[in-house]
Amino acid sequence: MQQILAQRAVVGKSDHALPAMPKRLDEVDILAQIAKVADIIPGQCFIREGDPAAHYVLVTAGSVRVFKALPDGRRAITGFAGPGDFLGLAALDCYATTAEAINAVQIVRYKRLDMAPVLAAFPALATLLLVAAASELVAAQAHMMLLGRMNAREKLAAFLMGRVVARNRDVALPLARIDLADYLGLTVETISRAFGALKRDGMIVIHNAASITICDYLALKALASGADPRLARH
Amino acid sequence: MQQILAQRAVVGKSDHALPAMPKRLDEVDILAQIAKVADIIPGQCFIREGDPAAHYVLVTAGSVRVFKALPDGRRAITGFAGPGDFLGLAALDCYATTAEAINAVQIVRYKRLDMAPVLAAFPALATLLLVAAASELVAAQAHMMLLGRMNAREKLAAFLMGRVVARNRDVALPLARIDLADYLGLTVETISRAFGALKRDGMIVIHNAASITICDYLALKALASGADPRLARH
DNA sequence: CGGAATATTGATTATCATCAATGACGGTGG
DNA sequence: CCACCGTCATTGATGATAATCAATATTCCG
Repeated sequence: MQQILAQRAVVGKSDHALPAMPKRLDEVDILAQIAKVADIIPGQCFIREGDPAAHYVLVTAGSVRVFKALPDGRRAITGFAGPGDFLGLAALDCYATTAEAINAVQIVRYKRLDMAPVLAAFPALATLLLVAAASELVAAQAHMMLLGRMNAREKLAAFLMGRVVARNRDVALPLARIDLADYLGLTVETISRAFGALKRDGMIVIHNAASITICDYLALKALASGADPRLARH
Repeated sequence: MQQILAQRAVVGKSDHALPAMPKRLDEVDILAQIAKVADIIPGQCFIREGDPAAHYVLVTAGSVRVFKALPDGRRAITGFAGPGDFLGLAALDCYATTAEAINAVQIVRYKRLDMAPVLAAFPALATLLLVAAASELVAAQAHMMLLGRMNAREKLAAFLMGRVVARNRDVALPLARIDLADYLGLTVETISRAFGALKRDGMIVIHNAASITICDYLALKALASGADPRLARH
């Protein structure tokens, strides 16, 4: 479904130079009309907390970090986004978060104001957005549990488990420690020490800062699921 | 809009005994058909984390606490709901949270499976659900910042500011300390001490466990918005 | 009034943050 | 190609905050 939207967006882009004289609007045309593709360079921020929420944004390439910041600089990363993820769902009048490109990113913007007729003409789109929002909510709630009730080791274990793809025990960590810290509500030093602890306990092997391997999958899973905080002690 | 839905639900209930032989379905009939009203007694849990997500639930009366729990009993309250709030949005296959009545609660259940034709027939409903989900997401993200990056005093100040209604500086706290603790990611003892600290600093007056008055609104607001963690110190 | 549940206060400990220093990595230029 | 420098990650020492354990006080209800 995301692919369809992205496709439309591309169509929209190539149509961009055509005369703005629509014959008859079907879903494709509507979507194309309100879509605009953009390339974002690494580090650039393309959604800003507090700005009027003018667009929905679909990420089509690259990785994005989504965060909130306090006036004194403290930062909380609320999530990461990649190809197929929607941004701007968490917005009423204004965006509630900032979105920043981690690497080279491509996005498609859909004007929010113009969405109403599209939702009417293309009901499946409403369901799609609703499912996307529901997914984000589920993730957010799991993350609240993590932030509020788990200790450093459990947080890291949960994060690592969440990054396991298909029984493969090699886990890639394509993000800086500071991002991981702001995501887990810790400091980089505590992240380092938690990695060290998991290593000492034989749960993981650390190849380098960006790559580890899970040794004791079950123990890590137990830790991550919060079986008992005492299991998480030194 | 919530009122409309609730109304339909009531209609649905009174139609419940009628022959299941629809002449022609308009929005009202559709909504009525899939709605079911229920009364929930205090303490009862009416949505259970992990159960198949069969319904959307609209709260029409009373207060609800929404939470996740870990196997060892740790609990994180992700939010509270009252009249007009939707529950069950944060669900894909299964509910991600448990919902429990704090006091006498009335709800209306809408079968999820039957929603697709309704969304098609009644596009405004899709927008309504999307806005509800967006609101929850915004709240969830603010809460992640609170849980991950604020200290006890700031958390409490933020909570109190969030409960201020219309310039009235008397704040009601119709919830137990344990619920407040599980909501803010603290213990009841720390909650007590944070209340004491705000009181000592002349920001609030504590009448009893369920009612306080804000004295220094600006200072409390500064604290709540995270101007500087050093302001939050002893 | 009495007893249970809830809230506060106190003493101590555990965890994580902070400050500081060292070590590893990556890119650049000689 | 390798030395150099800046950034990032790790490790160590210390301190602050919140958790835990324990005792007392208060509130809520029957």
